[in-house]
Amino acid sequence: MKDNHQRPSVTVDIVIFSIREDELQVLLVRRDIDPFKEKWALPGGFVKIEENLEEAATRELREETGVKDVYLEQLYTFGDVKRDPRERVITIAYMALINSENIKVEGKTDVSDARWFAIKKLPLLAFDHKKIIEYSLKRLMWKFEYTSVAFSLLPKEFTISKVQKIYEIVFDKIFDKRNFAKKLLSLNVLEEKGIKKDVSHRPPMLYSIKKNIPKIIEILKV
Amino acid sequence: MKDNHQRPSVTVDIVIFSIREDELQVLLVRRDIDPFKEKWALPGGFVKIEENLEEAATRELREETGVKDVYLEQLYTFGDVKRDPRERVITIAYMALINSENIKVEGKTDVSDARWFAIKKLPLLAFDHKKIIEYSLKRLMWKFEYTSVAFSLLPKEFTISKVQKIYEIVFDKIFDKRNFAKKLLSLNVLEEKGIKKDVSHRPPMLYSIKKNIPKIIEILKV
DNA sequence: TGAATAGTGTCTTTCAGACAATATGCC
DNA sequence: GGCATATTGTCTGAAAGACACTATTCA
Repeated sequence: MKDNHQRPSVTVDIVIFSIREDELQVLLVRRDIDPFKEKWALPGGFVKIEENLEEAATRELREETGVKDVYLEQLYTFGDVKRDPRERVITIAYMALINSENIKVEGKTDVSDARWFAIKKLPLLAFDHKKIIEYSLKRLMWKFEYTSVAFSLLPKEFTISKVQKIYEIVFDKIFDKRNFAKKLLSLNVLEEKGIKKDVSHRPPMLYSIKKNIPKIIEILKV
Repeated sequence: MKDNHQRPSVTVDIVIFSIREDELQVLLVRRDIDPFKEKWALPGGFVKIEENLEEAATRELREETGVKDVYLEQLYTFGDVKRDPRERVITIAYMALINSENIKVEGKTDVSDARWFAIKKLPLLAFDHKKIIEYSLKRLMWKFEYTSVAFSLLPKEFTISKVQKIYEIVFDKIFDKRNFAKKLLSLNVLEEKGIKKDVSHRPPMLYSIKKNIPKIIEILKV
């Protein structure tokens, strides 16, 4: 290999989704340096020379949210020459799905400020991060239709109506309760975990997802 | 941005698919330098510092095959620390689909040797290129199920049985002629282009694909 | 018993998939 | 007429989607 080529910088950026306040939200950090100082941006940073890409993404995720063991998926690599005004930066975008109940510390970040934003009310974003989030939302919906990633947004035990709720949030659409439950249960990926207590109405069945279910399960066609 | 980070090299590698001799084939080049000298590898090369990723992929594709205006899609980025024994190299893999009839010159390459290989009879491959090809085959099948990319492997005008043929090759499976035609025509993405001549049997209808058809059309569930 | 949510069944329509006979053009 | 491939329709079973009533717990 000839060594006379200029090397770009390489970063990872992570679109961290969670369901909070009955909305689909994304975690953003406020930049404290130029360019785009004071603007909001995706959490991310340089890939270290001795670090795999997924390790870099996992590290950034932990630094921002303190969570581990979350769903993490490589999305797409954005590398337009002018996407960073300073120098050539290629970024590998990842998507993470976390159940907000798992987040211990919200401000556990070295960046000045971190906040959750509803996907429908994003602030002005640095770089091409708007494009990255739009892309990741498409991917998220696709994944909701064809896989079981939705359960990554829920705690270990959940009710059917909680599952339906996050589908309705992600697709911004109401589903029929009977058809939804029929479809979900027919997939044979859930197991009963007993009745939920402490509710002032008919108590629902709790479910958890079985181990080792196939990746593609075609939950919902929308 | 601090400038004290080490930069990896970044390349693009392209999985170029075509249907040839009733097989799904991939174009490979033989390496004439170490490491993996004499081994076969995916066509690819460094991303230039002033070149977008897709431009780099397009350029490499043209250098190897002489074709332009082909289907090109970014697949996935492979960046394991040890995937290149010399130094850190992150590669952005692309998939290209070409209709072999369009290839003008096969040996139009600066690499010592380029050859088509059946996907089922691949030689020993350099780096992690076997993994990349396996990944791209999965993506290709996925795309065949849910989109109209299959037509990128065909000339402008084609018969229904040619379409069925490439589906059978890609999925390595025989489909029922009546059901296939029924499904394909019901999608309403084809237009008739007249009757093919010069065949010594009942002449088939030629079709072309309409402009501006939606990306997701769910051609075949396999 | 009223409020709140859980849980459940039927009917209709659509579509995938199994299956084979006839049509056309060339020799 | 024989050969080669093109073209086409029906039936069945499964699943999607429309639709509403009963059940359970607590206050």
